[in-house]
Amino acid sequence: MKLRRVAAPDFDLEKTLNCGQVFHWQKIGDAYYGTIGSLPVRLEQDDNQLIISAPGELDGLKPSSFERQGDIIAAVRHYLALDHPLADICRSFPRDVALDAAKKFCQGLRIIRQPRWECLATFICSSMKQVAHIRQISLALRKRFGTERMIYVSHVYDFPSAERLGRSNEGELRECALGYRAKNLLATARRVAAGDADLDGWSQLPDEELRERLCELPGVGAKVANCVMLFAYERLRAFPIDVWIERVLKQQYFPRKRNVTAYQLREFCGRYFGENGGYAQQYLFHHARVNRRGR
DNA sequence: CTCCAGGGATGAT
DNA sequence: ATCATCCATGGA
Repeated sequence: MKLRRVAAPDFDLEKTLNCGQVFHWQKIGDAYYGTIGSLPVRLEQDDNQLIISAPGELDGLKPSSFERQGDIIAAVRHYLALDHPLADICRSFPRDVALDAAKKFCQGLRIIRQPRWECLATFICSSMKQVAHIRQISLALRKRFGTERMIYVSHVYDFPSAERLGRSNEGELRECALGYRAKNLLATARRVAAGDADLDGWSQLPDEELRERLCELPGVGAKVANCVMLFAYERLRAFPIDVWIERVLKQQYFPRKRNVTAYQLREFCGRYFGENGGYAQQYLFHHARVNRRGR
């Protein structure tokens, strides 16, 4: 096990892992335990430094993209998007009171780069669920179908491949508390495993086409598609609209107007928030959720 | 168009 | 302790 320290300015580990974009990191003491792809990692923040613990020479791990990269630090920095120019991104936002407050509150929160299948599968499970439930489902799927790994004395599990989940059945998935989402996850897993849905190839598509492809998958609607675009395809314009952000938008940008349609909201978000709208969305979302008001 | 499905955490009483 | 509410896709 090797311990590494890297500079991480303008970064907030706790906000980044707890803002509702990713659901499997487990906090023990001051540290977060989880996996980046198949790599088990322990992360801890010490002011402007990030302490990374991971298996020294990837002992016991099968070959992975990280091993070929040969650099765990690079993998972590990439996953956590430590290269995103947050100051520039914030400067690209329109100025208004809601967004100014949200960006101040969310200093250092980064939109991370998640593995595509893991992100897609998790967000299919997220529909009609709250964060606590999604965490339970993610953990249940990992424990049942994923590979167990050790990081110090903690057990972590990587996310099962589409092939593995495709070989399961609806009953097994329902036992992981998926409810009616089991059927959708299974069908999508099989399409991905069969190569019918080429998640990696789709990264070349422009936003609109990517959204269309994603929405053709069972269990994927506009909200889930936008989450996957933002969190797994680095489409920083994508603006997922859920109940939280809908409340914020109506309150802040359509004050005491009734009957605001979904179309009006979508049109406004695409126009108003700009090239980094997804970041603006995440900041508004996290700020509203942590300071639960307006209900 | 409306209604409903799974289900555990959360908050109100 | 009990009870209502949260939640966003797809099919009837």
